[in-house]
Amino acid sequence: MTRSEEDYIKAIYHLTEVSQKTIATTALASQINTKPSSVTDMSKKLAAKGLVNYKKYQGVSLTDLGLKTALSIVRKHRLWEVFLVKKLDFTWDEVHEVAEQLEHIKSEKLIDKIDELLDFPKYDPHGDPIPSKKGDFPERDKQLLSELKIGSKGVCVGVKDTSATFLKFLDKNKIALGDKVTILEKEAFDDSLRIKIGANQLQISNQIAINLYVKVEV
Amino acid sequence: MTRSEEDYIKAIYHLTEVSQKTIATTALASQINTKPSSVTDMSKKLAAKGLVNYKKYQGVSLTDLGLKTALSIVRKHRLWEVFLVKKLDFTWDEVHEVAEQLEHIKSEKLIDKIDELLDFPKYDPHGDPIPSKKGDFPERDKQLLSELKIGSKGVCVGVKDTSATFLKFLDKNKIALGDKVTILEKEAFDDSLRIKIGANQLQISNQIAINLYVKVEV
DNA sequence: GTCTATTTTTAGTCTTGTCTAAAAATTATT
DNA sequence: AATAATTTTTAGACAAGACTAAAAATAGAC
Repeated sequence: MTRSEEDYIKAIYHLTEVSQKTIATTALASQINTKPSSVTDMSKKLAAKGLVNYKKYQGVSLTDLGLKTALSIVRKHRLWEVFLVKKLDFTWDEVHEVAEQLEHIKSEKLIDKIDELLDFPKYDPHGDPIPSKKGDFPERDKQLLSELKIGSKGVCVGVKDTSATFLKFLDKNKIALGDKVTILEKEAFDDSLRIKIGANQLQISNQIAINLYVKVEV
Repeated sequence: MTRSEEDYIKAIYHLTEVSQKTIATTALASQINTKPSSVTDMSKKLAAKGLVNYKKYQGVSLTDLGLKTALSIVRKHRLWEVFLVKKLDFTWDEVHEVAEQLEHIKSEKLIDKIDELLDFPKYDPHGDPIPSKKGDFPERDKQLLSELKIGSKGVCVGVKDTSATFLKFLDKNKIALGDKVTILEKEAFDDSLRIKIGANQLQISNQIAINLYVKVEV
C-alpha cells in the first residue's frame, strides 16, 4: 500500500462514520483536498485491489478488506497520538500532524510494542476509541453536552471538533477530558449554557456545547 | 525534501565517510540500488537545490547545507534505533529497517523529545556516534579487533558490519558491546584469534575480528 | 416527462522518480 | 598517442498521482 492509497482508505472510513452509505466522489475529493477526477482514478485502483466497492457514478464503500485496512491505520494513528502525549509531553492540539505521518510506518511489531508501552490504551487524547489489533473497538455511550437537560451531570469524555483552535480554547477555559460537569442553566436566546465544571462555574457558548462529548451519570 | 532526496543525501554521506573525495555516479547508484542514469538525474536536482556539488563526469560531494541535512537524517536514524532498543525491546539486528522509515518523519519537536526521553544518548546500538542537534558528534578512538597485538586489552564499542547475520552471530557467541576482551593468541595460518571475553575464552575467525571495534585500554 | 443543473468520468497533460538504449566523455592499455 | 574499455550522460519512455477541460450521466425543477 502506498501512502496515498492509505490516505484514501482512511478518508473513506471517516466519511462512512458520519454518513453510513456510499461516499460520493466529490465528498471524498474535498475530504482529501484533491479534485474529483483524481478520486475517480484512485477509486478504480482501490477497487482493482479489492479495498473498495466502486461502480461508476455511484461512489465508493469499503470492502471487508478495506475496512480492516482502515482500522489498522486508525489504530496506528491513535496509538501514536497517545504516545506523543503520554511519553513525549505533546499537547493534544499538537499530535494530529505528526501522527498523520507516523501512522504510515510499516512494522507490526513496532505498533504492538507501542501499544504495550502505553499499557493498551482504549482511547486517544481526544477521546476517540482505539481499535484493537483484531479491529474491534470499545464504543462508549456518550452525548453532546448540548443535548443534556438542566441539572444533569456527566464527565467530559471526548471532542467532536479536534482542531487546534478548539482544543486550545478548551485549555484556556480549563476544560479537560475527565472533568465533571453539571448543567446549571440554559439560555434560550443563544443556547449558551451555565455549567459547573470541577469547582468552577462557567458560561459556555452553544458552539462549545455541540463539540464536547460527555458521558452522562445515571 | 522528498524521501528520495533524503535517501540520496544520506547515501552520499555514508560513502563520503569511507572514501573522502567525490562520489562516483556508479558507486552512488549501487549504494542506493538504482541505475547510474537515475543518479545523474537526481544529482542535477540536488545540485540545483544547493545540497551537492556536481560537475558532469566528476561525481558529487555534499555542500555545507547537504552535510547539515545528512547529519540531521543520521541523527534521527540513530536516535530512533536507540529508542527501539531501549524502550521497545527490539534487538540490535531488528532496528535498521524500521529506523529507515522513522528517519523521514518531519518534526523537530518529535526528535528532540525522543532525544530527551532517551537521556541524550551518544551512541546507537551498533556503537555509531549520534550527531548532536548542531551537527557535531563524538568520535571515539577505536580500532578493529584484528589490529590489536597479543596481550592487549580493550572493550567492544562497535561493529563495522551491521548486517542482521553478523549481529545475530555475535549474539550467539555471547559477544556484546561493553564486553571486555583480551587478545590471547593469534593464529598466523588463518588470522583467527583466541580471545578472552568476559569470563569465557573463545576462538574467533578473522572475519569477525575485522568487523568488531574495540577501545583499547591504555 | 422534459429540460437544466450538478456530479462524475474521460481524455490528455504534468511532475517525480525511475528505467533502457544509445551517445559522449573519461580512463586504461598497449 | 591511439585505441579499447569503462563510466557517465542524454534521450525517450513509463508508472504513480495529480490536474484541467470537455464529455457523459445523474439528479432536480418545473
